[in-house]
Amino acid sequence: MTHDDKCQILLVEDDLRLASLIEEYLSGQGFHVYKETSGLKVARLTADICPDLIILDINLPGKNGLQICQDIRSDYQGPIMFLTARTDSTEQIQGLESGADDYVLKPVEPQLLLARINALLRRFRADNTASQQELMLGTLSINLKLRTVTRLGEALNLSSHEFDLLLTFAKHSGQVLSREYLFSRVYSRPYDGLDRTIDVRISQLRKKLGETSDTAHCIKTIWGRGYLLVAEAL
Amino acid sequence: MTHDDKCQILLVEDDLRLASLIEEYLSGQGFHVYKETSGLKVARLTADICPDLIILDINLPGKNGLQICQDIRSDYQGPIMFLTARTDSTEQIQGLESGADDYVLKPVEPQLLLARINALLRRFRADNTASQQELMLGTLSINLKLRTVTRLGEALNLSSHEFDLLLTFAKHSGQVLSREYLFSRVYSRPYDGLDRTIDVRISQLRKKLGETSDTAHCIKTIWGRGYLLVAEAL
DNA sequence: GTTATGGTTTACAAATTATTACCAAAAACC
DNA sequence: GGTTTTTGGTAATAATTTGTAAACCATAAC
Repeated sequence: MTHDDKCQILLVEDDLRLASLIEEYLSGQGFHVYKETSGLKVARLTADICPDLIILDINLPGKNGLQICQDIRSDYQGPIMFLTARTDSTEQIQGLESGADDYVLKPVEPQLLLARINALLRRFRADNTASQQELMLGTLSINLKLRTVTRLGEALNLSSHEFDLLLTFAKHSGQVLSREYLFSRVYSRPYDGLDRTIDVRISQLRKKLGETSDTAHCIKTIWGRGYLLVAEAL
Repeated sequence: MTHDDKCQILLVEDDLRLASLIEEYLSGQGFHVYKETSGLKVARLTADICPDLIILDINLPGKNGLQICQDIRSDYQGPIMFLTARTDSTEQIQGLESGADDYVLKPVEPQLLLARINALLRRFRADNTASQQELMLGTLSINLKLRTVTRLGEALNLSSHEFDLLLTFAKHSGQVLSREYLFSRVYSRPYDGLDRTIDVRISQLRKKLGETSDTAHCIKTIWGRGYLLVAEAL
């Protein structure tokens, strides 16, 4: 989230003290909070400010929160969260079925509320800004979508495991990675401690990355610990 | 659709009694539930069956649920829900921050669990397929009703299975799909593990999509895992 | 120096995948 | 109904990728 593009949250809550507490906390976390106490103007407000998230109480003067949720769902596709003291599970089910994405019980710790808000926003944003999928690693350019690697425009023909290995290094640039970890990344199963297959793959990868026994290895061996890819040496 | 439309849920839970209870209830609600007790095979299973939702316990033999969640997040974009008896709010926050979409406490009423599952699935489906009859995939345009595919206006003459295959890729854009999954989508029955018919169909499809052995394949082979269609390479 | 441990590489076997060919089944056509 | 055409499944074969073992090299401890 950029600073000039604060996330906007519409908070519909008739308890003024609670609303202020939440606003204060969320403001400190970089959100812009619109407070609204009555249920009657929510639809209008939603249309006007297009919030990134709506937090709804259920007990509201003027209009029931469940009703509001149903009403605005057809026009508002963003995430809606109920925040209410009503612990009745039937009502929780109703809330979720009326189109809400989450139902949080009061009282709630601010950190937990934030975590749930972020989970919703993350999911909602996920599809819109999904594709920034080019990793740079020294002179190499790794395309995560295409699963291809090019060096200065020229394609490297890596096998599936070689690619996974390189990708793992790229994701942990500058870190020493153990065989256990590398193995689990490539094979999605634990390392048995004997298998030397990672060594062999590393060897192949070094060859394809243009290493010779003379030149300085860009995949360094850290004795007794694992391997380290030095992007600068690529 | 040619296959059964059942929603597939991967349930990772070491308490066998509870797992069976949940499975029984969800099966009655029209879901297909895969049960898994150990945390070690989750990544592999996820890749194989491409579930529509994953329910994770945190206390698991072999591997911690939080760790699993983090590990599979890069490969699995679908909704993940924690279902656990741990009421510690710090852990709930950790769970949500590790990429999960919901965190539900045991014991939970079945109806409430269902409501939360549906809320997640509803949101996820809404984000992806806007119930359109025309799917775009790179330069291809797939008409679901007519079951036709055109590339820049020009019709591709695909057979029925070839179309189903392509459609499956289109619905899971950017995901590696296992033979198991592709087979089950095309044939509505489980894969016996030997059949090489998917390979042959893939080969045909590649030819019809205009691939040659020289050009970069738009259907990539991910060794030991399956196939990946790269829309950008179409 | 020597020794033990860990790492590298090569070569080859095994497993996986690609492609072609061929026949059976289904559909389309007469 | 019978014939042609298309499609699908299986098997055979080729190509590729991966696993394993073994021989060789490097490092650390002594």
